Amino acid sequence: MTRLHRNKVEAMTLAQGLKMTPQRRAIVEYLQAAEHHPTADEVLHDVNRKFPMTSRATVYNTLNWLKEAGMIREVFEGGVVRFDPYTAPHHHFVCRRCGRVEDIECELISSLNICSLPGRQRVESVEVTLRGLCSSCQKK
Amino acid sequence: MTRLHRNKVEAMTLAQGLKMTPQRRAIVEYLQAAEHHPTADEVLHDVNRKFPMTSRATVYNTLNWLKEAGMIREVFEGGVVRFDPYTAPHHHFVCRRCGRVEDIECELISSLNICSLPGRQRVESVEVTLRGLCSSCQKK
DNA sequence: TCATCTGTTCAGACGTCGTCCAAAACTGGA
DNA sequence: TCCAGTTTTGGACGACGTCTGAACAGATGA
Repeated sequence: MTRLHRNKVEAMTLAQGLKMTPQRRAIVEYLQAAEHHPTADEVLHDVNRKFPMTSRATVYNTLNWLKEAGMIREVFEGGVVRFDPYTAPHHHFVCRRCGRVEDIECELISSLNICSLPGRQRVESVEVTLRGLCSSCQKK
Repeated sequence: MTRLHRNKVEAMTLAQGLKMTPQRRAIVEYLQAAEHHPTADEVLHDVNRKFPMTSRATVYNTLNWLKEAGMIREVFEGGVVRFDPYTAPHHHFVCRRCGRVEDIECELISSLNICSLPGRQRVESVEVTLRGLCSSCQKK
C-alpha cells in the first residue's frame, strides 16, 4: 500500500523532529480519505470546516512538505494543480465533461512498448492519461 | 501535416469574417516556427521584439482564438501552460532537468492495449508522457 | 474626402493562485 | 508548569490570466 496514511506521517514527523499539529492532522486525514484528487483550495475549505482561520500558507506549507517527503504527488490536469495521495506508479482517466480525475491501475494498461526514440532521450518513467466520459457523465 | 501554418490561419480569418492583423501574424509565425512548446509569456516577449507595446490581452486573445479553432493545443507540464502548434495525436517527452517538452510520434509508442476499465469509463483518447533526461542534459 | 461601421488593440483594473515574512501562538519534552 | 523551538497566521507580494472601455484601423458608402 503506497497510499498516504496518518500513521506514516506521524512517524515521519517524529523522525524529522517536527510536530504534529491539529491542522496538519486535518489536512492528512482529508487527503487520506479523498476519493478524487483535491486541489489546494478544496483542502483549504475542508480544513476550515474543522479549524476556521486556517490560513492558505499553512495548507500550502503542509502540501509541499508532504510532496517533498514523497507522501503525495502533484497532478496537473486542465491547468489546475491537484494532489494525489496515491504515490505508486499508476495512470489517470480524466473526464472531459466534469473534469474528474480517476486512478487507473498500471496492470490495466498493458504492453506499452517504447521503441528507441530518435532524440536519444533516456526514459525513466511513463504516465498515461486517458480521456473520455466517466460513467456518471455517460448517463446524463 | 497538422501543424499550425500561416496560410491556414489566413484562410480561417477570411472564412470567419475576421482580420489578419500584424500582431496576429507575428504570433502565428512565432508559433509556427517554434521548436519547443512556448508559454504565453514567451510568445508575448517574442512578439514585443517586432511590435513593442503589444499587450498581454492581445496575445491571450489570439492564443485562445487559435486554441478554439483547433489550430494549437494546450499542454500542461510542471504547472506551466504551454502551447503546441502540432495538433495531430502525438505524445510528449519531458526532461526532468531542464523541463523541455519534446514531441514523440505516435508510431514510436506501439501496442498500447487498454483492457476494460472497471469503472466503465468511455475512453476517447490516450496521451502518453515520457519523463527522463533529454539528450543535451545527459551530456552535462 | 469625409463619416460611419465593425472588429482589434491597448492599458490598466481585477481576481486567483502560490509564496514569503514577522509576530504571535502552540507543541512537546524537561 | 516552563521554555525553546516550531508552526500558524494574516497580510503583502508577484505571476498569470481575464475583462473592460476607450482609442484605433481598415472597409464601405455618400
